[in-house]
Amino acid sequence: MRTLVSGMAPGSPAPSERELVSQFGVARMTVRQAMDALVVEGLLERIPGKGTFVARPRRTASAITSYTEEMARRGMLAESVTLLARREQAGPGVARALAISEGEPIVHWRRLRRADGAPMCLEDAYLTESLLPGFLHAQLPTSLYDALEQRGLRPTWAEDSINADLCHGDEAGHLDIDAGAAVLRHSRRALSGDKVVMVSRSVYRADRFTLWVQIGRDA
Amino acid sequence: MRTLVSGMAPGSPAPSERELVSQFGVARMTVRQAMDALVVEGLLERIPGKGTFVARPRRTASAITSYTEEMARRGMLAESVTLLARREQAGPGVARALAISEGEPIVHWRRLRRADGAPMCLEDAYLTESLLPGFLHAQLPTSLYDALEQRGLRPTWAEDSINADLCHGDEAGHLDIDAGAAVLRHSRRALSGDKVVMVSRSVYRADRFTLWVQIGRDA
DNA sequence: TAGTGGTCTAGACCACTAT
DNA sequence: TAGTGGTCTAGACCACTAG
Repeated sequence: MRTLVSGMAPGSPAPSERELVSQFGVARMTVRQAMDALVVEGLLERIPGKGTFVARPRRTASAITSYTEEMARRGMLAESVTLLARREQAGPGVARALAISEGEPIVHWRRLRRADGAPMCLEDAYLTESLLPGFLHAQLPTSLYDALEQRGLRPTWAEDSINADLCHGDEAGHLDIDAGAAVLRHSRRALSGDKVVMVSRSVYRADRFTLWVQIGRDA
Repeated sequence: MRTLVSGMAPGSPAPSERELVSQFGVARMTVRQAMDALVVEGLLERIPGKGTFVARPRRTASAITSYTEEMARRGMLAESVTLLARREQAGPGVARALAISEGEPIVHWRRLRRADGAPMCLEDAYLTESLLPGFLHAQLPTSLYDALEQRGLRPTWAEDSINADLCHGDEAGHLDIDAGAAVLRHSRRALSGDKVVMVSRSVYRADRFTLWVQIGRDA
């Protein structure tokens, strides 16, 4: 069904409901229900009396994006250096956030994120190991979100918390700023459906990074 | 239809579809469509094989909220002191954000926001005066969003930007923190439909405030 | 086993748009 | 006037839940 829409240009007309009825030999209500799903997803747009059309993509601001995607949107080149990638046992905080038991095996992945060559952010990601068998033994992926997607665990939504702080001494060197400079601390709990897929804590250089959020409108 | 749900406790069962069919003498598809709307709105929840139930209110994180509402959600008492409320001419930055011409009259409203008695945030709100005739001559409202709502200008969505900074000297006294302490700077462009209704810049004490955002899921 | 929601059929009439 | 989506009817079978 969605293949009918996949490659079409925004604004171009979709087949009419009655057309699909005769084409597939199903009832019109059935066609409507199938199309309803695409309308809700924002792929189709119905105009009474005129027809059904491929919708213009809605604003993508509040969609969940990876660091790489986010920097691409800013026209910056994203790079990452892995500082640490190992198996650990979940401490109390991470265990609670991941909705697992304390002491269960997790993957801890720390990366320095660069943008246009200069440090932007220091990120610690924590993942439930049992969801990602063999993750550390294979080559580490370029994009964590892509790797999750390949396992059917693409985050569909996230709970983020953001606050301001002063840069700690142990972070300053990595970020190439002075201790005491302003930083933005960003925590994310990323979920795929009901499953907590990843928890992360990031420290962004405030002089290079402003977070943009769109609120109260579809993604 | 929605009166069937209005006063009911979350989790309590709604009448079954077939029950409503015989009660109202309509077809089941009709009942389903009416209920579908409520399900999409998040008022009802269907559980196959069990029934339809009044949904627990979904997380409201990505709905646009006022300061007062936000603090209430944190269980804190919100208060505001007006530091400045006057007519000004739009400077270049505010004019662009409000989508008006430079020099057009605006309302500038500066408030110190308190929570549980202590300073939390310093907010400068800018509004297009022509949208709010007589705003400054009447008594200033307790809630800006309520005042906008009464004029049919309740913000339905907003573009926010958030970054970290160090507290400036002129802000420190109001916020009762030291200059150089970490603060969260929050800018908002609030829209009602296509109309820009308000632009604001806020400075939050980082030691008292963490922003929570939910991304990629309905409000 | 009875009741529930999920899905589907094969029609129907309406308001609206375009020609 | 023909075609579109919006809504509705009066059934039907299915998978699932619960007693």
